[in-house]
Amino acid sequence: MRILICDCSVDYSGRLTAHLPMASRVIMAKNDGSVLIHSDGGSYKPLNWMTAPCTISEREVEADEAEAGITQVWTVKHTKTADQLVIKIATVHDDISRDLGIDPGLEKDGVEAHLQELLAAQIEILGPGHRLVRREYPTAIGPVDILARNSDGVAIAIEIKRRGEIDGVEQLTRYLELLNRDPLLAPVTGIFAAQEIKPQARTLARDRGIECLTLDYDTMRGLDDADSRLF
Amino acid sequence: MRILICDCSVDYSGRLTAHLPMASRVIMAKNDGSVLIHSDGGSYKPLNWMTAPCTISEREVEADEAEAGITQVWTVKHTKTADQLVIKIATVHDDISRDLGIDPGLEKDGVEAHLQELLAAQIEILGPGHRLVRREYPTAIGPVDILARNSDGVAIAIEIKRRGEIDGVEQLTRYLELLNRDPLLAPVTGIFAAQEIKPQARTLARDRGIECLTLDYDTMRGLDDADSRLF
DNA sequence: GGATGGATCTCGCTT
DNA sequence: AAGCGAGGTCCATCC
Repeated sequence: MRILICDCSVDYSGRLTAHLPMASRVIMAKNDGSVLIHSDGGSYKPLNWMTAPCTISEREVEADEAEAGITQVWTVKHTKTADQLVIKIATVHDDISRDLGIDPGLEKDGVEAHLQELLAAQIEILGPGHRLVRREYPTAIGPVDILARNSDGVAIAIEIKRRGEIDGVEQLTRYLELLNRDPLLAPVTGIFAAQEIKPQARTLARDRGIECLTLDYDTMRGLDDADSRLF
Repeated sequence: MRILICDCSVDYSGRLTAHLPMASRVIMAKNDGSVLIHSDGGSYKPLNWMTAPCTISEREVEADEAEAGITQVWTVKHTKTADQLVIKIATVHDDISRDLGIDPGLEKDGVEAHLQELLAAQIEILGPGHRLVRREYPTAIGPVDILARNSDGVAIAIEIKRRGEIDGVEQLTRYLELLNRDPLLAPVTGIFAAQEIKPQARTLARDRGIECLTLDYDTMRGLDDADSRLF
């Protein structure tokens, strides 16, 4: 890892072209070759960057560039595409290099995949007698998160989201349309399940006869732990 | 802007929970309060972060933490949500602060809008006798990218994407439904045009009687250049 | 390796 | 303020 705080201008060309005029910025060059250019605001997205694998080379400063105060010119080229970053550096305020080693990585908990696991394992949340047919039930336009049947044997397609918005209802509607063409399944009803369901999504779901279910992640995880403890 | 290179562990809780075990990392604290934690690999996305507006506070190091070598504990709290980041810092390798000022910003020049211009100019790509009615043809739910008529005078609504996915087909479907209510236009057929069309989107389009058209950006640009050169 | 859909998405525009 | 569309999206997962 090398970090430069410096005045620089940047030109990117590749999928689009973009230009950053000369200003004070942070250049972060990672061990894998990737380069990030950050300003003192904005979110985690850099102003400009190059993803690995790529190579950094330095070329001679031309006469007119030197006159403009430029002391270094870096060219960062992506190894596989034509993407390219040209960084022209004037004053360097700081320049530090340090080996950080390999990161042990991020441990996540509470994303959509986890909700799906939990609901599949606790399918009776939907009511007594419900049973799981399968997770990721395939259709021509992609898998439905969960297919289940209620105590009367009626098929239920469940779409799970962390945050339930209108797109999710549209998605479930498409699945239901397709699944209902299958005489072995029809009639299929739908359940839209999420930790939080936006009012618009709820309205659209109701309009289409789709039931909404709010999932309490902490409770579900608690039940799961309790189940585990029984064995 | 303050940059720390240090050994630290991080815990995020908010929309999900995530944990980073103790390791060497870069902590970037921006002027707007946002905090980024980077490792020496990966892409431009930090391992963990907090977006502005947020506040950073430091609390006392507890006895057991001190024993584990921790020298500072930062709590970064989002101002509007319950999102929170706890950073426990052990050894500090570098600690630099510098005011970068406000960035003049990025100047972009995209490819996406260009596709619409090119197709409008080369509408006969659709077949001989096709003519443009107009780009950005207005409807109650937003403008259709292109409205054209074929050699028989039949109206054609065209939705253009750089990458054609299922959402785009949905969008075009909504436009077609509305346009077909207009007796001066109906029947309106649809064309889904993109540089690349995903199989699922293609399937859904076919199912709805929408034609798919793959656009070759380089060829179209070449034709455009050739056209320009004629004048 | 390609395809697919989530994301603490971010970002910008429109209503 | 909220919704919608796009992104140099990135990214894991599944086939």
